[in-house]
Amino acid sequence: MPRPRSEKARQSVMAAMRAAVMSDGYESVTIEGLAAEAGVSKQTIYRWWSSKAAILGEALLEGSLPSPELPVSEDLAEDLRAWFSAMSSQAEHLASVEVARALIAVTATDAALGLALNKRLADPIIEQVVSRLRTAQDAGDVRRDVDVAVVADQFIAMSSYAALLGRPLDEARVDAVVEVLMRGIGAR
Amino acid sequence: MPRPRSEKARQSVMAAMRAAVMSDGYESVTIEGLAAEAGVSKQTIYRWWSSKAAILGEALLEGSLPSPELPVSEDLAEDLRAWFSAMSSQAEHLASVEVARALIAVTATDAALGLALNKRLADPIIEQVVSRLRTAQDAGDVRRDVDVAVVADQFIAMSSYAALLGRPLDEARVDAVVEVLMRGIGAR
Amino acid sequence: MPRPRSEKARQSVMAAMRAAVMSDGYESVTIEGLAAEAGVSKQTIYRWWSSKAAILGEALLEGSLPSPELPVSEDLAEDLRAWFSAMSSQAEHLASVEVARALIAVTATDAALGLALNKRLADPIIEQVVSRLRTAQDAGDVRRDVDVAVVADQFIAMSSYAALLGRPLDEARVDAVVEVLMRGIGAR
Amino acid sequence: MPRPRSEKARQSVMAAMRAAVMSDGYESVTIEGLAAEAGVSKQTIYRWWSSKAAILGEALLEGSLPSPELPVSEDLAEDLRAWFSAMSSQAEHLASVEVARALIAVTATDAALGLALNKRLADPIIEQVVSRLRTAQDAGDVRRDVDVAVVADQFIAMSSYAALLGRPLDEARVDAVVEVLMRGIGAR
DNA sequence: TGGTAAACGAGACGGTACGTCACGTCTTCGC
DNA sequence: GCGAAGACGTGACGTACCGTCTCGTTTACCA
Repeated sequence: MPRPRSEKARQSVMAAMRAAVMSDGYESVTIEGLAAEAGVSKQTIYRWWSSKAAILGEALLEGSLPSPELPVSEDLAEDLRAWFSAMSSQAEHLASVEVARALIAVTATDAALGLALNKRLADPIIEQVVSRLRTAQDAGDVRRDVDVAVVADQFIAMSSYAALLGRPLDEARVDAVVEVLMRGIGAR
Repeated sequence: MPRPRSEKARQSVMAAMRAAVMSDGYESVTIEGLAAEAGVSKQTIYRWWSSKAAILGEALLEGSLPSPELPVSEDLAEDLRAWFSAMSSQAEHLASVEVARALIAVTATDAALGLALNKRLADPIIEQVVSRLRTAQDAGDVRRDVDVAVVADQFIAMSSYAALLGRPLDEARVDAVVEVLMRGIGAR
Repeated sequence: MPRPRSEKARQSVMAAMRAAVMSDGYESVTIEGLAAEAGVSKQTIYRWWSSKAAILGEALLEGSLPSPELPVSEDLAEDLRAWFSAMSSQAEHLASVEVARALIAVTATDAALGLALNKRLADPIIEQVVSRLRTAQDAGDVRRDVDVAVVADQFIAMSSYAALLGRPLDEARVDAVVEVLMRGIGAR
Repeated sequence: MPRPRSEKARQSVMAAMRAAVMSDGYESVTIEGLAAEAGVSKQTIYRWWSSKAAILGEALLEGSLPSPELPVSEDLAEDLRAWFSAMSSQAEHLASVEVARALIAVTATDAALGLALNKRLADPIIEQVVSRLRTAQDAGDVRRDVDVAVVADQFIAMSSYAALLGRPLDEARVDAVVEVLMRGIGAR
């Protein structure tokens, strides 16, 4: 019989959080400001979310930027290069960097939530890489004894570190990273 | 002619910051609490530091943990493995993790200061790796066309990412990383 | 629609201000101390009052001590003497003196508020005197050309000055003042 | 052998205090600002004066405005009127009002010092009035049984009260006061 | 079709920390 | 030893948000 939760309010808060993070950075977002921006009362926020980090978490999961597709051609090296280059150049848009930094800030603040978020966000990417590399193993292009999950992590770690430093990887570095990893995992 | 700055006060603040970061995490450090803990007035803190981040910065630069030595034997792979393993197991001490997370938090908050700090702290490590790899290039163990700085970055990025997630690299992952990178850069 | 202002909080602040003024004097009252004493947050004080003086003002207006009644007998001189004597001996209670001194301090600090307060507090007294003297004029006991408001002011000024100096008027001085003023205004 | 106290520093502080009181009011004078204004170190101020009030006290005693002379003609009423009118119009200069208000503020804050200051400053004036009235008593213009000191106090109290309220006495009020008091004390 | 109960906006509340200001004390150095 | 310069510990200032708590008001469901 009660009135159901207002989807409109929820959306407003998500939108306000995304806007605030992109324009001012996660640290300077306040619940007070969020409520005002979203035209929502503080109580409504506290009723549905347990912390600022939780709001950002939901916003990230919901509005997750479409990460670039890892192509599947015959040339593994070129596939990885193209994909990792696309990921890195995405980071040149200011908005994406701020989102990534916000994710890092949340993780540095709240380890448990951070882990969960990273898992949810990174898993699809890791999944892609792992799957592509397994295919390559089957094709005999990657050694059987390579732990493909670790390789996926190396890509993610480089991206994360670059975002943290606000220093997106340029083409040359992208190439260097792919080159080293490809040689590191390639058969022969 | 006025009274000179009190070195004792400065030291107290550094010590209080280190203690607070290790026990409660960077975010929950307050200037107020720091001043109380250090037996120093807030004014003294504001007189000499421009922000909480700046205090942590100074504390980190000053009390930098001795990072493990990269050995120089005939076996490059083993040298790297031993060194990276030592670095990773250092991260199993809670204190180190908290310091690293604090560094990440500061970087995520104040990009400029973060960059400077990361440079100051990471440079000696990168220097070691680069120098060791150059030696190996001269010995013909590493290909001439490898960008050794990028390889150094890959080690740092993995460490940073692991610290961020509070998930230190276990022996198996350390081995996997070194294995891939060694194959990636090795001659032949 | 929001929660209405808390009358309890308002009362607490009033009470705390009155207590503090009487025990320590107006100057050494602090907002911080007032808030603590009243069990109220500083923000609540700043939300509703613009200054320390404004709080005292409200407290004075609200808790105004009942000033003595000016009797109306056939003997004007005796009426004035009795009333002015009562007023003066009220000033021998420490509390009243401190309140009067606080009023003076506020007036010396914030002229506009001071004027308003003095008006609100002195007006009923002046009113009494003026009305009594007009009655006396009608009865032919006071000359028609006397500006009775000025005479009222002379009583108030003497009281204020005595309070300022912390030197309450003794019976002899009270008599002397009334004697001079009575002769000054009396018919014949 | 010790260096004697610097008269120059003392003068600077006095001047700075007078200037500050006249331009901003006593309450907002700070030792810090006084020192800066006077080009003197705080220590020098604290060495020689015990409080802000004490500095003002010294400044007032030293730079005491010449109070108007009470003339001695054959017409007592006219003498008093001229003198009291001069005193009151002096209060129309903003500077004088601020000085008087400062004196009142100090008195309301520090009763002991205030009493001493008032005594030092008011005594010469009271002396004049008392002496003039005694002369008049001898001439038979004032009744023998009048307590002339109380009459002097009535003039001072009116002036003080008017200054406190920042409401200088206009000519009409001056006349009314003198008229009432003259009739009050006059022979016959 | 009207009652009812939860969700809503608004915002007051007791708090904590902020960064600034002035206090009064102290230490240093030059005269 | 006086005086300038100014660092120090102290504590109040006024502000910003915190998270909690009423207040009406609105709105979907159920009787």
